Amino acid sequence: MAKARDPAIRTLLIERAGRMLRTREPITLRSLVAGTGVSTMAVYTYFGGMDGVWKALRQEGFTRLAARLATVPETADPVRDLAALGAAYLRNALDNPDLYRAMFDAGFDLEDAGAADDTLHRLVRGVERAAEAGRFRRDVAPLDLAVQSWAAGHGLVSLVATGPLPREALAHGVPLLTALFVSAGDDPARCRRSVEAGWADLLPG
Amino acid sequence: MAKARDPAIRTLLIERAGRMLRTREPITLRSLVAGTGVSTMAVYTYFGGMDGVWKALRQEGFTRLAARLATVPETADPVRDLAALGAAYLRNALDNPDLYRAMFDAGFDLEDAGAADDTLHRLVRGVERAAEAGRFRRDVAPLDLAVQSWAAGHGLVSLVATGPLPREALAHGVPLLTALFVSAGDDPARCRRSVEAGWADLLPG
DNA sequence: GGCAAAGCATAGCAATGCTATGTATCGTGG
DNA sequence: CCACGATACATAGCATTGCTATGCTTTGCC
Repeated sequence: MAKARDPAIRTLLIERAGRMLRTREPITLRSLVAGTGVSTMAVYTYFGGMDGVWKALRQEGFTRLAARLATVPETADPVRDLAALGAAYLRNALDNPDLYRAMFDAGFDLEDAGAADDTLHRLVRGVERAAEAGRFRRDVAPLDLAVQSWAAGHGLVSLVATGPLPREALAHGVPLLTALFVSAGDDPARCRRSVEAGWADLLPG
Repeated sequence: MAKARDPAIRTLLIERAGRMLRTREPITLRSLVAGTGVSTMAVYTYFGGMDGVWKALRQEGFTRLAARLATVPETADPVRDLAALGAAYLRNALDNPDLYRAMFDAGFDLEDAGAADDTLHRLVRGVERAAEAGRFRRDVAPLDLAVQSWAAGHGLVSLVATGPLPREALAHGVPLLTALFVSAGDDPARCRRSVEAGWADLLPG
């Protein structure tokens, strides 16, 4: 009953936009379609305008973040894994700084909330694992501790990636997370070792 | 030897830009000077372009933040004062959300670092006061704890102001700061009371 | 008092996102 | 099988953006 739209065009434009974001080329309506053979109208057909492109980029960013967090293994030390989740979060933000800015700084849409929830859920699961392993007190609400860890990590990486703090300031993440996990009941010395282990591969770079 | 420029025009434009930012009107070259009688060229004479206007707005934001932090009194409970500094920081960000975004999300210039340093310095002083009062261990570096508190507060208010967290999530600031200050050596129960006292007037609103 | 340097006003430029209009193309109902 | 209608697509154009070029005006020093 009508001309069908080609899904390949949509993914092509999203991937191209992601590449341009990484290359720090300005993403404009015309520069996005330049050289691809598709016309400017395709952006309106498939995304409804440039806002739709940015929204798609945000979802792409959350997908990539979720994939990154999924690579964090579950070891015998759940607090270490929790710290590793935080480290993966920071590394993802530092590897895709402009995408990270697009995700949080630009207009955060309500439709993005679902994708952000996935991120949070992984943290909640990590806290629950640590609680089940007896590392945290029984009365700590996993969601609360997860939100607090998220806020701490997000603030740190924001101040480093697009703010005034130098990259070495990332090291503050260790005492930050340690303080949080200790406040949840973990043994201070043991917690410190766990967090440092989870952050081991982030700090040198 | 030349026509002198009128400083009043500069402050007029800055104040007008600040008003437009609060009113959420888009700040464009032409909308900024519309109705003021000054021509578009004045923006280039006094700011060198729109980038200069945004830079001036950032400095204005830091000035306002510093003024806000200066209103926090120094009581007999330095940990309470420290928490009150954090509360004032958050309240300032929530009262001027767009200005706050302009300060951190947009291109943070190296010239803004000085203004940001002032903010940090106030935190450092607060930590030093608490340390001198014996609330913190001797071996805590005031700068480190200040940076960590800053990151936690910044992350929390960012996720609330322009992110996915609801406003009630601000309450997480209390356990966050408490965890940090306890990790610095403060007594847990006493610290909790101090932080809650410092945040008292932030949480209801 | 005249001259040079700077402020200022107007007009115009390229680039932006978006829309209007016409054409091509596909899926479906008869 | 084919014609119709809906939708994708292409081109051109619009208003707006930041910025610059070009004169004109004003101001202050020799």
